[in-house]
Amino acid sequence: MKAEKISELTTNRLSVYLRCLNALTAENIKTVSSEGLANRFHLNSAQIRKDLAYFGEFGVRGVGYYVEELRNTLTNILGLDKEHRVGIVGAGRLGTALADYYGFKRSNFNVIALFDTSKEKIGRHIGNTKILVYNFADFAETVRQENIDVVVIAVPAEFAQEVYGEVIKAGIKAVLNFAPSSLQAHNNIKLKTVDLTISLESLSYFLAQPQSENSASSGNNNAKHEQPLSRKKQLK
Amino acid sequence: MKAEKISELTTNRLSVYLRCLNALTAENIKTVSSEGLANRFHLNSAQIRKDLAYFGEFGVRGVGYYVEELRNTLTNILGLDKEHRVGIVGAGRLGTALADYYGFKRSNFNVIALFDTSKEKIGRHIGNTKILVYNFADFAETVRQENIDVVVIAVPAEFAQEVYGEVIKAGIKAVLNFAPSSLQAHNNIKLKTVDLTISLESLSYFLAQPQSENSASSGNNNAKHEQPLSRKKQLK
DNA sequence: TGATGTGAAGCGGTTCACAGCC
DNA sequence: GGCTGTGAACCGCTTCACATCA
Repeated sequence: MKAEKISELTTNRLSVYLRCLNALTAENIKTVSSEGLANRFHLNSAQIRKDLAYFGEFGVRGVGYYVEELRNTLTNILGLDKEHRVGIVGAGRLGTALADYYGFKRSNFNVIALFDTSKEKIGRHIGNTKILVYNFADFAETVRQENIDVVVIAVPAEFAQEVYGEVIKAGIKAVLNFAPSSLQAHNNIKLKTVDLTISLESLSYFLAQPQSENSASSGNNNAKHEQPLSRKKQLK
Repeated sequence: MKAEKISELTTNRLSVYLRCLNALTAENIKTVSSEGLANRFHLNSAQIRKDLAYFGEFGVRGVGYYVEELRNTLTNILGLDKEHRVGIVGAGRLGTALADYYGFKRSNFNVIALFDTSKEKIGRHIGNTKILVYNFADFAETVRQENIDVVVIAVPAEFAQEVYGEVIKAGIKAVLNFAPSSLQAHNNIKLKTVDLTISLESLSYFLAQPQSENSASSGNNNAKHEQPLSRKKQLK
């Protein structure tokens, strides 16, 4: 009844749960408890229950969750039951690689178009999947014609802000950005940035530390580095 | 003096600060206050000061920070002063795109080798940068010969765990994983996963919500979705 | 005076532990 | 008996506010 904010941490975990449920479905397992899910996939059972509880009461006390049913429910919550139509700006190597990336199709995202400004690329069909490269100058028009609702930015950092502006103007509401550049956020627009530079430099930081125990991390969160000796005394 | 754990959130921000400082250097700006940095790049000044303070006292009260000096300091802290030698497992489109990705070089990461199991690819030089594709069967040996210290996993999800095992066996301490599969974490190994599926499904979730105000997000953290109406009553 | 460095407060997310229900 | 759903405790990160110092 009341308006509730769902943390993106929660929805990210829903994706993970869905992936786990797909694995269970493949094994023909019909029902699973939060404890079972947690043990099998190294999650926390209380967190699973709490995440799901934001959206409804899907479990049966004394039993657990019905795998197939929960799978459908999560698919609906995440909006993966509807097709999304993707345009990729930047037909360089990264853009091309993404156009062919199978993971898109699995989540019901279809790459419809590439966009570039290079005369040599415009009008050609690129990649294994032979996606047509449109002129970025015709971006808004193509978005409308092709019903594109998701845009991927795969251009060099210096052009990202400008491209982002055009994307917003064309009425796009969801953007996945690969340029290492913090774009000016907009209301009502979902902007998700995948910053490879930060990921790399995090690895570099780790390698630069005098090796100590602990320090594994898979997700995006809560990870800790070990910092064995404060540098204050050394550097001051 | 005391051992301190540095949050990865902090080191990620150090990367951002370094990027900002590079921009200031390019503009020939010599000194900057935390307030100045914060306003210019939409950060929080207290956070900047606190993050830096974990590593030493780099500022001058009443003045701020010397751009060039802080830039060098952060470069050192993040270990970007030393070359890292990268091997990419999986010479498919994603692996190839990454091999050519200019962002690696900017952070002093040099892609030395690609690895694959496909007979057609082994022995060929791939991509713009003509990186040699090695047989993945010779992985450990090549790692040793070429002094590889960072590995990127760019193989399909079903092979990721197996590849990860081999990577660990070869003594690699830092891994960047692009497979949408939660790998069994290891002590002493830094594993960073870039999960495009989760990013996509987060966009999908957003688009599936009846549009409301707020909801911009650039970083990986703290983002909120709007959930206008709890589904409990509807679904129960 | 002006900006740092930092204890304290605030806030949000995770985990605990148990009442409630099948 | 067993497992969910959830208030309460806990924990860690962020922000505030100010004493400190060039």
